[in-house]
Amino acid sequence: MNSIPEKTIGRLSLYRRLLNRLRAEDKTHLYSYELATLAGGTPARVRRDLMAIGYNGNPAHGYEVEGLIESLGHFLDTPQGQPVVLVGIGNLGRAILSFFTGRRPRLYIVAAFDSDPAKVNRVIHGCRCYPMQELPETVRGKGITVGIICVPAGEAQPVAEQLAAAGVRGILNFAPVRLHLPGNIYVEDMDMTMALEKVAYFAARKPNNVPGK
Amino acid sequence: MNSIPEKTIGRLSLYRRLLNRLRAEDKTHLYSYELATLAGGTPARVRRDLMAIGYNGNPAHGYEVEGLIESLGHFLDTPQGQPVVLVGIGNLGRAILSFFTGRRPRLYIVAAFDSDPAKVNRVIHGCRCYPMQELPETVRGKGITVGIICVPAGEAQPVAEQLAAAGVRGILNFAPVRLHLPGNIYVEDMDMTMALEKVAYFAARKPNNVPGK
DNA sequence: TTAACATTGTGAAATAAATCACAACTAATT
DNA sequence: AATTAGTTGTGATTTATTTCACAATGTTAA
Ligand SMILES: NC(=O)c1ccc[n+]([C@@H]2O[C@H](COP(=O)([O-])OP(=O)(O)OC[C@H]3O[C@@H](n4cnc5c(N)ncnc54)[C@H](O)[C@@H]3O)[C@@H](O)[C@H]2O)c1
Ligand SMILES: NC(=O)c1ccc[n+]([C@@H]2O[C@H](COP(=O)([O-])OP(=O)(O)OC[C@H]3O[C@@H](n4cnc5c(N)ncnc54)[C@H](O)[C@@H]3O)[C@@H](O)[C@H]2O)c1
Repeated sequence: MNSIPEKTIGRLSLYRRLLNRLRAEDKTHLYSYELATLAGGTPARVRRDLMAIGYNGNPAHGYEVEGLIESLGHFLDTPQGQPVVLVGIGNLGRAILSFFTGRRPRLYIVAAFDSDPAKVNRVIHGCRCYPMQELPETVRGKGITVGIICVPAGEAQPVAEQLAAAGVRGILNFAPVRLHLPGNIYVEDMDMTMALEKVAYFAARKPNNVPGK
Repeated sequence: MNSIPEKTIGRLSLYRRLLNRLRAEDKTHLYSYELATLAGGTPARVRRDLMAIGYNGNPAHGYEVEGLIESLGHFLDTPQGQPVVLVGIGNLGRAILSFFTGRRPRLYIVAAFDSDPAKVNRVIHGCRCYPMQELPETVRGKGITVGIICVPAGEAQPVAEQLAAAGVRGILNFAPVRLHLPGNIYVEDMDMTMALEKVAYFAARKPNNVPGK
């Protein structure tokens, strides 16, 4: 069976963001090559990606911005929205709170947790912060499915297990370690150290060694 | 010709980090399956990755931790080290400064820049901060090849062009836009919004739709 | 109405990456 | 010295993803 490539999911989310910006500029239609330029890619890949959501363009005007956004929403979002929790209110955790809290309607951080008593029971960047003890009841009580981990590397595995035990189904992990969880929990690693070393590697080699992406 | 897969580069950096931790625990040898468990992957992939650096293990004892670390360093690092600049001392920029400044010997942030006069001419998390005007001479003067972009989305393209013009060869980009630069400049995007939406997507689907990674 | 044009949707081909599977090897044991 | 056990290195294969390339299509203009 032909299922949707994992990378396509990420790009669909990117397309939607770009389209929302275009809509705000009153653009009503666009071609695959325009979206490809904005998203960084080829027109063929854009068309292939859009096949996944079953939205059809038109050879004369391309894709209708409004309809495509709606179609992407239908594909990517759940009707009831998806609240998110964050664990670890340190330097990075606070930056992320400032960015994601109260921004998107369907994907927003509803609570943050930390083991340090000095950091909890207050509001940071508009987000309520609680001690770790309250994590299970919050996650279970609100039916939260997504967690963000911003704790030190050594704490990431136990925190991930607590999240999984509480019912979270997907984790965005900023700690530079690989998590070992049951296979039905989706983990996406944001390993900045790895990314920076990769950049440094290619920055130091000759142009012909630099992949086009 | 068989060149090294791009993903292998990132994993080699991860292997090194894991090995450094093992060395600190006085482990002298390990097998591919052990490294695979730590890094999250298969033993075959670990062995295939290590083929790239030409370090040979031994069927009886596996890989020698010390020698492998050295070999990885030889492959990944440049002899002279690679200083890094960061642009955009906002919420995220400061978090990254706190994490990367003065940490690794070969890859460290030596200067940060911002267009806001209120944020410059001081030291944040141990890193000196300068106004944007001084970026070209700093980058050129110190032969800096790597830049990190932490400015708002709308400013990322012009900032990227300034970095490229000053001589930077690789960019780690945290702004949620795709940069358009000459093909000899390597760009790695850290798009947290995309990552979070991907997690949310898979968290909301059934287990059998969750890729194993 | 018809021809010209640029784009879509997609089967087929190409490329990239992961995995399989096994001969070759090393050290420990008999 | 021969045997066993368990791992490495890698050719071959499989799977994932991207790109090619072209018939089908909607629109515009003659
Ligand atoms: N700061 C960055 O830019 C950056 C960059 C790359 C990676 N990271 C990674 O992100 C993670 C967080 O980094 P940071 O700079 O914010 O660290 P930090 O030390 O500033 O913050 C960590 C927070 O986690 C809390 N914590 C510790 N153990 C906990 C536990 N068991 N349960 C709940 N909370 C706990 C601490 O109280 C603290 O508030 C680390 O794993 C780090 O490696 C951070
Ligand atoms: N904060 C996060 O956790 C987070 C998460 C995802 C993405 N991002 C992205 O990272 C980037 C930075 O986010 P932030 O939260 O730190 O924003 P911020 O507004 O806190 O900081 C942006 C900084 O960039 C500086 N700046 C603006 N224009 C500039 C220019 N032309 N040259 C130099 N400096 C300039 C500003 O003075 C400010 O200090 C944004 O693109 C954002 O979308 C941030």
